[in-house]
Amino acid sequence: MMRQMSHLTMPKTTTPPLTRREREIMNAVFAEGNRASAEGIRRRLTNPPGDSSVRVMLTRLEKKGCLKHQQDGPRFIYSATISPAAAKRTALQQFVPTFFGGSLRQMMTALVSEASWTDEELEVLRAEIDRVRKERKNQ
Amino acid sequence: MMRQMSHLTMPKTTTPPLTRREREIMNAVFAEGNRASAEGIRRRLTNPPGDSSVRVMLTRLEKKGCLKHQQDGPRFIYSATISPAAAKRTALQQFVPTFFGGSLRQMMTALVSEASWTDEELEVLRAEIDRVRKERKNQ
DNA sequence: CTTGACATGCGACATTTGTCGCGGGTATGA
DNA sequence: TCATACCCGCGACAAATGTCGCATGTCAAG
Repeated sequence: MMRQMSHLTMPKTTTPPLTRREREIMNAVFAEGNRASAEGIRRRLTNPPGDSSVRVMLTRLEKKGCLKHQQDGPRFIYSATISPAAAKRTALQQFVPTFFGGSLRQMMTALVSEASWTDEELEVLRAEIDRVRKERKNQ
Repeated sequence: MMRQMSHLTMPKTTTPPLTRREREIMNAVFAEGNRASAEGIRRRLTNPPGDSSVRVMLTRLEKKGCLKHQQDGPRFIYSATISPAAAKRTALQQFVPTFFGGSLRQMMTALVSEASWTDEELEVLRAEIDRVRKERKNQ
């Protein structure tokens, strides 16, 4: 049929799209302080699979360039190739565009009003905002 | 920076995990005002597949309980079974727990400080917070 | 030197996802 | 009445994902 189409139209820019499990693994890595062993990761997964499975994923992630490993005594230590902070932003932006009309601001306001916050939490948040604003102003 | 917050507000049993394409479709549905035809949805997908494919997805989503359809003249009109607002929260909670230590609050504060907000945006956000707090208090 | 206790990775297999081709309905207007 | 033009969903398939079993390698205690 009319399958065929140019790949050139796809920037391939930012995010190598991860699968459910893969993302879960990345998360585990971060949770381990960006310095995790296969077993450490495995334990953090939902319905922890066998260790073999995890290692396959790990290898795939590495081939995709999301992880790197370094030998540490007897075992491998995996860590993400991008900073946790960067990863957060990336992950965020992966779905923010779809919901919330693409704007972080919309998302934030929506969250503020919808989520069930305690007064205390709101207070903390407000304080944070003020802090940032102040800092901004002093520049 | 230990992890002193134990758990947070999340049941975890709530989310039927959607795949990439499935989520994309849900988004399309919302984008169509929660009232979409198969063809309308198809056009919104990246690398729009054949119409057959879309309809399969649609059926699956329906079987999973994420969508419902209603006959409208010659065609089916699909809409999400949960409100867009609820969907947002669900989507959020799917990965918030993993990044940001599981707390929306952490995420919010992180976002506030990391993203590049304009003063105006911050102001809007702060106003929103105050509004919610006030409203809360009046109950 | 032998024996475990662990670790890594290859090859195979089970499921899930994503796509179609097609045969079958149902209006519409030539 | 008979094409035409859509629209729906049923098998079939291809590819991507996720899981294991098992062979192999290392290191340290017995």
